[in-house]
Amino acid sequence: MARTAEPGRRDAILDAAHTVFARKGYTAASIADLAGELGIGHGTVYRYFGNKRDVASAVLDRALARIAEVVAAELPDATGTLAEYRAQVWRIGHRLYELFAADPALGRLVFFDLATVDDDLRGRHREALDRFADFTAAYLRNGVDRGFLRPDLDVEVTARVVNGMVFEGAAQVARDPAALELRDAWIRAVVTLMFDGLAAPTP
Amino acid sequence: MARTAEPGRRDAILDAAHTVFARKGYTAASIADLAGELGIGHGTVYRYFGNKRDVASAVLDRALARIAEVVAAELPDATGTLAEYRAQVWRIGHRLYELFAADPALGRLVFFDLATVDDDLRGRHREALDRFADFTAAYLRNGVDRGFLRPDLDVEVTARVVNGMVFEGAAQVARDPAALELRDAWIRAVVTLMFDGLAAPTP
Amino acid sequence: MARTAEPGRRDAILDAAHTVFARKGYTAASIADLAGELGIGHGTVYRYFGNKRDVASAVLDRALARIAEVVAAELPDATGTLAEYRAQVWRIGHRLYELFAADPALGRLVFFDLATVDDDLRGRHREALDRFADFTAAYLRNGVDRGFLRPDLDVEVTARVVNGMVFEGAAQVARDPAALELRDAWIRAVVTLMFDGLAAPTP
Amino acid sequence: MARTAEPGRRDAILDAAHTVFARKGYTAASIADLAGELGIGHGTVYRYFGNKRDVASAVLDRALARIAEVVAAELPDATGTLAEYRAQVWRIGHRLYELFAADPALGRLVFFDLATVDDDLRGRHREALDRFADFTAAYLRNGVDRGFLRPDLDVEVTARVVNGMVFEGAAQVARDPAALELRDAWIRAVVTLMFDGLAAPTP
DNA sequence: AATGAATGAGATTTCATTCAT
DNA sequence: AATGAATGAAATCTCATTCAT
Repeated sequence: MARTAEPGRRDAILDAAHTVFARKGYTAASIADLAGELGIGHGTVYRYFGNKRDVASAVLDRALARIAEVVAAELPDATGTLAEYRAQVWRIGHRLYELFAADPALGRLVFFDLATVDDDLRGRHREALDRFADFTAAYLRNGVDRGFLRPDLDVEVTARVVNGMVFEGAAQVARDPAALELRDAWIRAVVTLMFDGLAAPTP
Repeated sequence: MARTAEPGRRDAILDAAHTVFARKGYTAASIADLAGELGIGHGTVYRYFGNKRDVASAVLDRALARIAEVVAAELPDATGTLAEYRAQVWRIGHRLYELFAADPALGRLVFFDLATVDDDLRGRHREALDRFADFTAAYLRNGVDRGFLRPDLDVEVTARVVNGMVFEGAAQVARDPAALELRDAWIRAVVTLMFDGLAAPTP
Repeated sequence: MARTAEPGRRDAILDAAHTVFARKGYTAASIADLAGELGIGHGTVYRYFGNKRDVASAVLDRALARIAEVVAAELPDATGTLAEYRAQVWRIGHRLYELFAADPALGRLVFFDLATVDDDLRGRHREALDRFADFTAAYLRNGVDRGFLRPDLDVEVTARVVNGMVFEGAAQVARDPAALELRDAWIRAVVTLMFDGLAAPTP
Repeated sequence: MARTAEPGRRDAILDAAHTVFARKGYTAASIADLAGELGIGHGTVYRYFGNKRDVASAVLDRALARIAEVVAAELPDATGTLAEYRAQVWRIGHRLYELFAADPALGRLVFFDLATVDDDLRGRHREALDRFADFTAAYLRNGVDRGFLRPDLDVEVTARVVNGMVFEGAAQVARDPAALELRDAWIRAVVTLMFDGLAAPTP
């Protein structure tokens, strides 16, 4: 039998790539940087991935999957009232922010760097955002069906608008880790805007 | 009196850079691509810019300035009622979307590519977003002061949240030009969310 | 008693190398290709050969030996008349062509690829051709001695010239397997040239 | 105007490539070797050739053209008698040998190295040999038509056989420059074989 | 002022070779 | 004995930058 293969080697490389791509950007990061981060020979990377783009592809997939996991943790049709839905948005917002707080590189990778590597990755990125929009749309549609959201809501577009608000928080953090402090304020602002609106309450 | 030979030359280079960077991405675009787009020798670029990064820097500045122009076209304290503010948001949204529709490259440059060139550009990008947030915050604060926006609004954060919604539209278009069709629906969704909220009207 | 584990293994590797070197060329063929052809681990090759060059060396030796076998099958002094010698050349020619027909890779290896690996192999190749020339020279010298070949023949050089004709047939096949069809025509042309000459018979 | 282009730069690179490829073999020779031979930066090579293979292609073309020049210098139908043809073969043989003597690398490149770079070059090489065979065939056909060569000659195949003899001389030199001494003996042996045959003259 | 020939740093990728298992 | 994971030397190629003209 050969020298035993390091079992988590492939994942370790992806972890290192995640870090290094986020730190230097995809193009500026070299395979040697990757390998150096791990303390392995750079040729080793090529035992697990055909080329640099394939590494990026796998990193993006993992990153998107991690986000999808959070988004999909709740059921779209689990809420029957506005108050329940509001609570649900709180929970999802919290978890997402937690995710981006725990791994600030995630936002940088997903919302800036890896989405522009090539047409294929651009496509996969767009598809993922579409899927996230579909999730949000399902929540909204449930609310409209049950009567606690306004019937004239443009469900598809509003879903994207809402996601824009939410992911902008992640982008903030990606741009400036100091934005992490905004976590609670951000979620509160989003929820307030969505459910209470901007207008002053009429007495 | 102009120091450089041809005063229009520098701008022409920036125009070409804007186009080429948006088409191929900053790193993939070469100085030769840039000069080729203009039909000038690539050595000439170095008479107007110290290096490639400086070109990117100037392109980003111009792009941000173009956005700032639109945002700053309205006066934050020009509105005294909710209806007026609503109309103002409509106008600003329309003009921004018009800008990104007229030049879809703009979004790609500002929201993806040039912001990740290096720390300095990253910083300038962040500052610009901060400035835009300040603008929006000024509008919101005016509304709170005049009493037509809710007094407990977290003005700073909400400004960023609102900008997130708006700029997400631009990012959509940058990712997929087909999203241009969403223009009116997008603005309507943003305005509805801000002013009418998600909740079904109580009878 | 064999020192190596499996006595046939070494030969199997040489067979595979023969095939793969002929297919892809020495430099383009990797040790992994070689092992893959056999279905063994590529590390195993190094249990039987010190390095890639040693494999080439052994392949070349075997190939040259295979040719030598054919050339040496006849006895140089077995013929006493021109007609007998002519028949002998026919036989040798046929057998050589049969060899190159049965294994078209042989020509590619001997006449192109392996002879240029390094100075040592280049030398061994030259030596082998010298030995083949010596064989042919022995046939010619026998003919001169017995009086049925012209006495003023430059035996050494003519031997090389004759071999040139013969091996050129092999090189043809190595360059283009379709040349195999020429087999009989080729041998007839060589024999005619050698024994009948180009000139029209005088009446 | 730019720094004036070295006028013979492209040719100088081909000369250096000719030398270096012949010395180390195509694959073992690096672009850096090439550039080093000339004392220029290796990047400069890429201003004149798209890649290494293109350099090889141009070197092969030049080498084949140089041989073709010699072969085509005589007219196939210029001879009316066996004696004239014999003299012509002498002349062509001499010139070819002169060529290979003046540039021993030529044989190595044409008959060994560059012909195996890839399928395209292999094809071009084969075509060139075919063209050379066509030349020789034209000479032979002329002789047959005029009646001084035997009417039953297989013109096509004999042309290749004859070329085999001739080019084998070049290959000799390519393998071992010492073979240059054989020049006159070689030509005499070829001519004798072609026109006098091997057989002892009958009294 | 404008040019583009020249350069070499640096990136990706391949693969012969080693060696722990 | 056999394996194949790991390695890094070395090769090809790109391109930002310089600078003679």
